[in-house]
Amino acid sequence: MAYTYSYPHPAVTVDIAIFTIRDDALQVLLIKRAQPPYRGEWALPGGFVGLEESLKHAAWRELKEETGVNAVYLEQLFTFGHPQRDPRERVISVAYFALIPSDKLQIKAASDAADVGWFSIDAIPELAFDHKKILTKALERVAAKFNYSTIAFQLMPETFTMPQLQHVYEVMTQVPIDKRNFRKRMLSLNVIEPTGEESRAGAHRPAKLYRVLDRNKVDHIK
Amino acid sequence: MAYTYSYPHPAVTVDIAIFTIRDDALQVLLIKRAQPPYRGEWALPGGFVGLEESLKHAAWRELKEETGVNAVYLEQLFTFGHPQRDPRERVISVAYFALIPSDKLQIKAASDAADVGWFSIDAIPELAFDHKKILTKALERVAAKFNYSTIAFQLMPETFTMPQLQHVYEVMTQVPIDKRNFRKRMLSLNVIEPTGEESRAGAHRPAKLYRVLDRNKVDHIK
DNA sequence: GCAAAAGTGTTATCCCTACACCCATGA
DNA sequence: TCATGGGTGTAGGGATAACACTTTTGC
Repeated sequence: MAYTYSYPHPAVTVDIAIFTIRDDALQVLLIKRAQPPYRGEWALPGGFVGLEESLKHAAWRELKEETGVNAVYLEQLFTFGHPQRDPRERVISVAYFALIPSDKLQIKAASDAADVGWFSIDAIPELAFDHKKILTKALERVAAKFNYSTIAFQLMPETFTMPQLQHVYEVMTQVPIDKRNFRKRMLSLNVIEPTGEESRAGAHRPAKLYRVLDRNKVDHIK
Repeated sequence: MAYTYSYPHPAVTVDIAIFTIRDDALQVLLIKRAQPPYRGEWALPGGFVGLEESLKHAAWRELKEETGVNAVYLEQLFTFGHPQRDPRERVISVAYFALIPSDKLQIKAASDAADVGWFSIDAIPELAFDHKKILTKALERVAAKFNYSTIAFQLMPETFTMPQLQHVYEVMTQVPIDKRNFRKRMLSLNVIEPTGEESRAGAHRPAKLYRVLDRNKVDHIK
């Protein structure tokens, strides 16, 4: 089977930086490449775009293949097209990033741990292709969005405590926050409500649990 | 001459929304298509990405072909890849936008006015392909950036007055601004300086001229 | 009872907004 | 001299930032 064109065509892929919070750290899903090029090296999950599917559909498909998850936040990041970014042929990659709540993680990523794994963003190995650049840009974008949107809640589980939420903010933006001011700021957004439950988690006062009002909405604030 | 691949490849184009301020209005450059599909309709300038050139290079090339300009602000906008966005074959378009200072406009766009033209953004004709969507997204991005960056100065000529600058802001963001507050805000950015010259332009007090300190720098503010 | 983390209010500061009159020019 | 648009300062309000002690639990 061969496909012929009257002028040269590049290949087009999607690559996805999939983030979650695990063990109090921001982590990204990486895959160990089974085929050359860069065989044995870690890379962002991705693959070729089908001729009949949209870019977002391709991204969803890859995301689901790797994580089993579907209802998560997915956003187009940037398109990388340096002529030599893939040694095989000209490959243009449309990069996406996804945010997955910690409690939606499926076993998939853990099951065959040899070739799929979560990596804390301050312990990223060498990456294949230009995936380091993609990851860096994704982190920049997400961190920036924390400051002017309610994107952070896309990383939170069904119920969560205020200190947990604050921790996510601090991990992502790398700046410590005053907990009283943080609490006021979050509550004034009107996107979360207390569940009435509490989380008892050790030798200290229990924390009140909150829940997101509308999981599918990401507001632009200010 | 034919190019053969073992699996199907899409075509990849760049399309550019080129903005400038002309006649006190925000305008975009459009091209009347000489070939089908959409022959005779207006479209954003664009073209196929060469196999050996980067995406940005392709955008620069198209930009220069149409405007003769090279030193302007150019930013990747979004990649559009709906499977049916082009009736010929699968075409994925990496969209860019460019901002050109009004005094850098070359004669090119005016010379053969039949097939190239500047259109005020509130008088855009029907556009070919999904170019309306691209243009809308470009306008959203630029307007948003006006509020958190110094991107506005990319539209200003070598020297300009404060009322001119304010007008650009008002045209772009669609909100009237108090001129005293505006002046303070602009000066506090520390990116412009008075030239010492004045602009005499009618039966009224002359306006002081300003110049951008570093034309190539676009700051992220706040 | 003690260590550990959660919860809670008030004050000061800064930034943004609102607002009105005089000035320089060309006709 | 008059019409036109350019230039200038201050005061109030709202949002943000700084800051310390009490509460609840498990061991």
